[in-house]
Amino acid sequence: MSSPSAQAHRPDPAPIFAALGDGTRLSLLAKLSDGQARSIAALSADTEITRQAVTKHLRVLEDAGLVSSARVGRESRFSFRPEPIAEARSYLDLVSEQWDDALSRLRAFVER
Amino acid sequence: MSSPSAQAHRPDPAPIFAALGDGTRLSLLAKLSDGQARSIAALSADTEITRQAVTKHLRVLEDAGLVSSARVGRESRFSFRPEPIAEARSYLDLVSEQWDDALSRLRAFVER
DNA sequence: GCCATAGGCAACCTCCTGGTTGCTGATACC
DNA sequence: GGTATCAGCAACCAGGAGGTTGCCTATGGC
Repeated sequence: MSSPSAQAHRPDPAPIFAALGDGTRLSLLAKLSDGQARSIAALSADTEITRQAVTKHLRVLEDAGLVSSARVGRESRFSFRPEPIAEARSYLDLVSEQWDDALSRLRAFVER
Repeated sequence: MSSPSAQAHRPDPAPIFAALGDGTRLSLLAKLSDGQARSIAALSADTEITRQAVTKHLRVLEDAGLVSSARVGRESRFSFRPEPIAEARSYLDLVSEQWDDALSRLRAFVER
């Protein structure tokens, strides 16, 4: 296409982390990470908060790409999407790597 | 022994993700992950925002354990702390793992 | 056709967040 | 000792996040 970059290789990871930065959303993700798609009602069943609040959290997760939704009959089925998790992981790897390299250089400098 | 924390080794990862969920904080971390401790003034030098704003972000990072600060003379030197990164990574691994297991089970079920 | 259930929409509320400005105290420098 | 630099503190502000309630639409089951 006419898109300038050969590939949008590293989309800003901050929104993914932000989406993960809430306990309620983490537990929603934990439920969904078993591969089973679930309706909003099902996901709200054993929580303290209202269905509306759960819906909002699901929208946040969806905006971050962590879940996808599909309407099935009168239900909205949400399912887990692993890609952003991998992306977040690879960002953390990047940081750790930079840190490890810095340590190695420091050690090399001190020890020689 | 009968202490409720038979495994205190998994403190809620949400605050860590929350701290990572901001572009400004990510770039502060990126700078610090080279192992060099830096003063607030140094870290504010090439940003758009004020020193005060940077200070607030640093406090957030510190609360999440991602950086530590030490007063040296009139400076507050901040340095990177890798532990929470590892923690966040291991949480992501947990989720991915659960997902992979679910996929395997599904595949086994379909293919037999 | 009726009723129960699933869910979307909108308004509203409270508290937190990210940011600013202004001021003050402490340390370094010459 | 005077001045410039580093940083902490407090007040303030706008907007967003998380949550609620009320109401309305659509679908499914009988």
